[in-house]
Amino acid sequence: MSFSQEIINWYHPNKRDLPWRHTTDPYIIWLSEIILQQTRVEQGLPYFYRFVEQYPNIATFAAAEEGEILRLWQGLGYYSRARNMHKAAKMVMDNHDGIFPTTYDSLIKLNGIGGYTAAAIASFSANEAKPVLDGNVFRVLSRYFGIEEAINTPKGKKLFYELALEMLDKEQPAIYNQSIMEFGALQCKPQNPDCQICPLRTSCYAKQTNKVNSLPVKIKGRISKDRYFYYFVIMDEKSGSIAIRKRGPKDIWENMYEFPLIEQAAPLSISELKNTKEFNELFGRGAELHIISTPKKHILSHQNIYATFLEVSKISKDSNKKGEWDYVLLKDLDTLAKPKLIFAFLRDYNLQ
DNA sequence: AAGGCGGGGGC
DNA sequence: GCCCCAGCCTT
Repeated sequence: MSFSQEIINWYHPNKRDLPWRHTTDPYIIWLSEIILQQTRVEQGLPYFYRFVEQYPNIATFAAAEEGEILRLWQGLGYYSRARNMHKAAKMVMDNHDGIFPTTYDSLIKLNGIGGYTAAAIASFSANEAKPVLDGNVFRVLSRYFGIEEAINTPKGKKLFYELALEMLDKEQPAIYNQSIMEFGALQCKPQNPDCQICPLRTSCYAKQTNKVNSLPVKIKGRISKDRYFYYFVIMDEKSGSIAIRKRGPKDIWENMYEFPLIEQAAPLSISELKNTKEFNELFGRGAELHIISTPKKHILSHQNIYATFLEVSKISKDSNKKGEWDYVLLKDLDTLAKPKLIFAFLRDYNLQ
């Protein structure tokens, strides 16, 4: 039996019952695919339900505010996905009369939809014969066929795409694409796959040559950078407000909310912090500082953030001349999209 | 071609 | 600590 037929035969009795597999609505499939980019099914599932509930169709999604979408995305990470979805939704309303496209060539023009997602939506919603190429497919193909070319180089991607296209079952692309991804997720797992029960074990190159643990080949990632964030919690007791700022572009957490901060490339003591030019410009010489929490390490895939939260009081009257922050009512804080580091702090210290 | 972008989970 | 996860965008 062919590789493709084996994969499909494995799928039917082993597949998970996932909600986006019960529809061919390209909008719903789009929601699920964007949510699942670089995200495990278990992590994305609750978000999928919330988004379908809140925005049952493309029109409601496009009509929402970006901040509201970001707030619903809060905690899921890679927030450019949420911002790009909003742009894509508006493009569907403006350029496609509100009808979500189902062809690969139309889909790939939308913000946040690349080669994988366009192939996924086109095949799942309209059975277009385009192969999906995600982490699962790279792994399955490299192991089964013994491809030692690195998967994260342009040369490797081209090679794997050609193989993926060759293996695609053109008569049933939707089922085949689902099958190979599910096979990668459940059977041909990254670590400790149970090859003893694999239906492809006798013809798998990696299994037969004992290379399961060395395939696929991937060029190593970069080292993480350390960043030191000193967050200032500034309460206005009279109004029940707290100081908040919105993060800008070209850095993490774009358009999300946090406290006013001073960032350093190396750790500082509290007295050193008070003597920085930045502190003086923000709050004036007379301001007082009290530590709320010792440095908390927040790990992202490419940087380590050491965040210290400090209470500031007795700030000078003419502080915030540059408009570094705004005051928001504590009761309204929940409606703003905040990174995990911030909303976890608010929760832990009962400020929300 | 390479770097940037979250957060969680497995080992 | 390192790797991976239904990747995409920018430079």
